[in-house]
Amino acid sequence: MNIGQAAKQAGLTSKTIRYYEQIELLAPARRADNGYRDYSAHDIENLRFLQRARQSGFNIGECRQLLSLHEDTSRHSHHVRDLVLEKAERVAKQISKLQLMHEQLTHLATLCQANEEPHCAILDELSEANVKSL
Amino acid sequence: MNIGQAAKQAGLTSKTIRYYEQIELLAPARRADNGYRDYSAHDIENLRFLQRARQSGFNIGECRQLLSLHEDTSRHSHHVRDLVLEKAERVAKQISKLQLMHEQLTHLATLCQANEEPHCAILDELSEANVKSL
DNA sequence: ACTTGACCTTATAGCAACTAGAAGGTTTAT
DNA sequence: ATAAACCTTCTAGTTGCTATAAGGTCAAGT
Repeated sequence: MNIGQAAKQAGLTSKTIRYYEQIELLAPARRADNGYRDYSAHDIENLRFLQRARQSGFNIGECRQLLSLHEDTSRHSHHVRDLVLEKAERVAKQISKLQLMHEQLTHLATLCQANEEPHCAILDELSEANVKSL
Repeated sequence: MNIGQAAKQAGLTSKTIRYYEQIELLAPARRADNGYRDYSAHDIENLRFLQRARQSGFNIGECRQLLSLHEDTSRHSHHVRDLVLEKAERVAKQISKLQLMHEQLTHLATLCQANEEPHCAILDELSEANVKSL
C-alpha cells in the first residue's frame, strides 16, 4: 500500500508519516520497485497506534516509549499505566493554567466599556500591576 | 537601566527582551556609551505590558495589536474588547480539547491492571480502534 | 504516442516563542 | 591584577509538524 492510502487508513498525512520515519519514530518503510514506500497491514497498525497515542496527548518521546513497551513482550503493565497517569497529571496542570488564563481574559473583558471612546480599562489593566498572576 | 535590571523589573529575561527587539515587537532600545541597552521607566512599562499580555495568553501578533492600540489615542475601546473576547473563546476551546484528552487518559488508566504482567489493556486500546476520538 | 493529473520521491526552509551556547567586550569588586 | 558578573552579537536548537521546490512515476483518456 502506498503512503497516501496508508495515511488515510491511519488518520495521518503522508508528510507526517515521512516525518516519523525521518526522526526514527518508525522503522524505514519497505520500498516497492519504483522506490515508493510500501506499507503492510501490520505497518498500518503501528501508524494507527501512533495516531491514537499522539491524539491522546503523548509527545513524540512518550510515543517512543509506548511503542517500545508495545513491542516488549516482557513489559510490566504498571509501567504503561505510570506513563499514562503522569501524562494525565500534566494535562490537568495545563488545563488549570488555561482556566486561569480564561478567567483573566473574561475579567478583562468585563472591565471594558466597549464603545467608540478610546479609554479602555483593559489597556489600563495590562499597563498597571493589578492583573491576577497565573 | 541595563537590560538585566529591566528584565527583573518586568518579569522577563534579558534574552526575551532582546528577542522582542529583534522581531520588532519593541522599538530598538536606546544605547548607553558602552553600547549597552539602556531602559527608561517608560520602557519598563512597555515591557511589563508585554509580559502581562503574554501571560494572559496573547500571542506575539496579538501583543503587537494590543501595543498599537495602546499607543493609538484614537482607538475605540470595543476593538480592544473584541480582541480579548476572541482570545477567551480560543482559550475555552483549547480547554475543552484538553479536558477530552484528560478523560481519555484517565479512561485508559482505569483499564490497566498495573501489575508485573505484560498484558496491558492500555496498549490494546491504543492498538485497536475503540478509543474515543477527540 | 502523448498528455494530463494525481500520485510519489528528496531536500530545504519555515512556523511559534523562545532558549542555549559560543566568543568576546565591560564593569565592578577585591 | 584578576575574577565574577554583567553586557554584546550571532548561530543553532527546541517541538511537531507543514510548505515549497524540483523532480520521478503511474493510470487514464484522446
